[in-house]
Amino acid sequence: MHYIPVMDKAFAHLDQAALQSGAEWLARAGVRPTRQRQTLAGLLVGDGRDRHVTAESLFMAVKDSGESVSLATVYNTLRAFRDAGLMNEITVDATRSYFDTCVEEHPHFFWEDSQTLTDAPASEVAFERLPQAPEGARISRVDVVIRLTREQAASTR
Amino acid sequence: MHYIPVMDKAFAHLDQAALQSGAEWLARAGVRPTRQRQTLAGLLVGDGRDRHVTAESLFMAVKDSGESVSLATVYNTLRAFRDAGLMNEITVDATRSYFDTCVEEHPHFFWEDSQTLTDAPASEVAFERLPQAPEGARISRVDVVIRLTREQAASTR
DNA sequence: CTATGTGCAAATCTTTTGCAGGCTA
DNA sequence: TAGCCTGCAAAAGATTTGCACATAG
Repeated sequence: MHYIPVMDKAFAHLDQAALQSGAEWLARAGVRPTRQRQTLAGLLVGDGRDRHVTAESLFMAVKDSGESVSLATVYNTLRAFRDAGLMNEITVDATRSYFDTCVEEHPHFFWEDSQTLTDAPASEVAFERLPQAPEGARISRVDVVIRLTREQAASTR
Repeated sequence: MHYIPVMDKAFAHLDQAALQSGAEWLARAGVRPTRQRQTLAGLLVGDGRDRHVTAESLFMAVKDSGESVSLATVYNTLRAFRDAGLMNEITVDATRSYFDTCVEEHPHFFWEDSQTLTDAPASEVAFERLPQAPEGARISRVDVVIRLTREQAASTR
């Protein structure tokens, strides 16, 4: 069995305001605003907060909101948003990709017990030094994932 | 189509010496030395060098060496080695896990063009600061992946 | 009107698993 | 011998794709 993690429990309500800010988000990136994309955008940035989702978690949020977008479209759309620079893709687990609406380079906490991803305060991470990019290459990004284990599970296991 | 990356081109030759050092590697971790595990261990650490593999790349190396280990067993064995502390698992791409025979915490370069993973010099990475683990949690590991883009592809694309 | 986007179902790929038989300690 | 391993084939998941239809600009 495979547990689907709840990424960010409180998704934006899909009201007018949410759709509006979602639409602006799309417009800013020059992404064509279809009904599906506006729905997804509204859920993702409707309340101005950044959000971490997997295709599956976003798909479920769509259903909860009463809207309808196919799973394949959710996948395609997340890729489109990533390609448009609207989202970041983070991989922590070989079987799932996480997408973050915050596109600035910043570290993440990965909670091993719940398999969820949250932001780590960017200001708290600083490199004293980083290696030079090897000859002929250039650093495109530095991913930092801080894996967390819950202390003292104290339960049956 | 899906290109299978060649991880570390020169695998150890599976000679007596390689099998020997592989066997010691297993013994040190208290892992039962079956024929398959010795074959894999010999390929992984037979020449004393650390190595990055995916299940698929290691499976092919086994075939090249003339030995035979099933793919399912390669997967199981990599997990067993990881659980025994003999290897590290690194995930960079949502569709593949990389295993590293070097178990010390150290940064990696991920070459986006060839989808390969190499070590970054650990001495070249240092954190000036890291966030405190949130209340009730403890940092189990910090993964640093430095993504590299080849400069000036200057080719047909 | 035309290029893009969407939905569906099917295809791909990677990884895991159930089970019967094998092998180490 | 007993328990852990293996191989095989099949299952399980995640993601992508082909194609016919819909729709934004």
